[in-house]
Amino acid sequence: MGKQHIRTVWIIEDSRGFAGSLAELINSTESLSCQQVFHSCEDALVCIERDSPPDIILMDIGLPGMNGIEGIKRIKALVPAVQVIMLTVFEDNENIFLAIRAGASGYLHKSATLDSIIDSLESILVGGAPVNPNIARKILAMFAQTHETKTDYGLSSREKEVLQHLMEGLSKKQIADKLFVSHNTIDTHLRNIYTKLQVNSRVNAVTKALKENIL
Amino acid sequence: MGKQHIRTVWIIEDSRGFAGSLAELINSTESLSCQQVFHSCEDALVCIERDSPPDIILMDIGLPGMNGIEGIKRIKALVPAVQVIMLTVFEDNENIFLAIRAGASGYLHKSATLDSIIDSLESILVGGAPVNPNIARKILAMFAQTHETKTDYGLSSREKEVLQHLMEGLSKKQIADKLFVSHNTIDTHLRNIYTKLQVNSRVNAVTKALKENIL
DNA sequence: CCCTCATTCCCGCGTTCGCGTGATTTTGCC
DNA sequence: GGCAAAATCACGCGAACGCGGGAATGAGGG
Repeated sequence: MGKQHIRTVWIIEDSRGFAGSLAELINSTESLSCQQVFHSCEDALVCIERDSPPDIILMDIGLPGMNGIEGIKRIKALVPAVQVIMLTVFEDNENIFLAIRAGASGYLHKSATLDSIIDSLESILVGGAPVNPNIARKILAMFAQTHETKTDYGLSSREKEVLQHLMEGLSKKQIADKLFVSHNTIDTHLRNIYTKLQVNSRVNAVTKALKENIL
Repeated sequence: MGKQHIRTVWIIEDSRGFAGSLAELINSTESLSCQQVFHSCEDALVCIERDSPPDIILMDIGLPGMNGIEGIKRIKALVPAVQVIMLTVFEDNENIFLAIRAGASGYLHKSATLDSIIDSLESILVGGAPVNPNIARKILAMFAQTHETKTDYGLSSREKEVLQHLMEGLSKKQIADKLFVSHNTIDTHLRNIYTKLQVNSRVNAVTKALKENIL
């Protein structure tokens, strides 16, 4: 078998002891190489433009100076291909949420064993997203919540169709033309929709439809 | 040490061989007990009302008859406390999405080793959500997408305020009264908002604001 | 000092909307 | 075959809206 391509890893972590042992372990792994350890995002950002960027970055969220969330945004803006794994002691929804939106590919708790962190690095190289189960639970909960249960207001299929076009911003006349009916018909549908959704304006109907995911 | 409380597991899986070896392994695990194996959701739903429900259900998505997505909805409706882990060969976004929204607490691929499934069962009991890394990747991507980067359209603070009230469904006059200005002023603000958001109607402005999370 | 930008206000025209009230046809179901 | 629900169409009124103009004010920066 030919030797595998060696993947490069950077660590951004202010605890020198933790960063050091992590780097050591990575370098003792055949397919991985940790060439750089930074103790702040600012340092890493300087290097990432000058040197060739790594494949993976392990980053702490609670860093002095620029925090990890802001750091990941900047790094991803410069090098979108880099995979960033967040290492954190925080498990609050806000941080998880922000990190994911900023483009994190993984989210591990600092209590993770060094071995499991190595596993995560390998997992990310094959298209996975290593996520601590407790954190995954929160992500699932957030996901289920933001796309929460759509209440059924008993809209007929035709009414849903009208509502759909309403959300696209079409006027009564435009909807009428699309559905090959008269504008009076659309008017009636609209009023029935208003009644069923218990609203009294176009905007209210649309906001309700969007927020409660009525399609 | 006192003996740990034994957690009960049900399996809903049409492949009898797979279900059997899984059940065997679960029963050979000290803290777990698999008492029931079903080959369809319908069967399980009958039992869940009659017998005492389990702590965890391992469920296939691709079942004959009622599929797993519908199954999880019904089960959660009857027994919200039960934790459901999806076992699937599907990795498409639609199924993942639906399962999460239906209340799944975990999402594993069928290629997972039996041992790792046991690990997952234990993980779920301590508040985790075992998710296959590849699937986790898709979830993260979906999450990042649905809550995508809010573009800044350069709205002034006053305009944001007007937009906010717009989303509440207030009329120009009503907004004017709330902000102690004339309706003409609101009119101007609206037109400026339309220009900045590149829309030409109330509804379009509101949908854009909601979808892109402008607050 | 001037220029820009945000904010405020005003007028008018034509269109659309919300809503009340009516009717007819089509569809599905018992 | 009959009945209820859904879908279709119609008229009219008053209000709100989109959009085109124009203009005054004040705060902040080059």
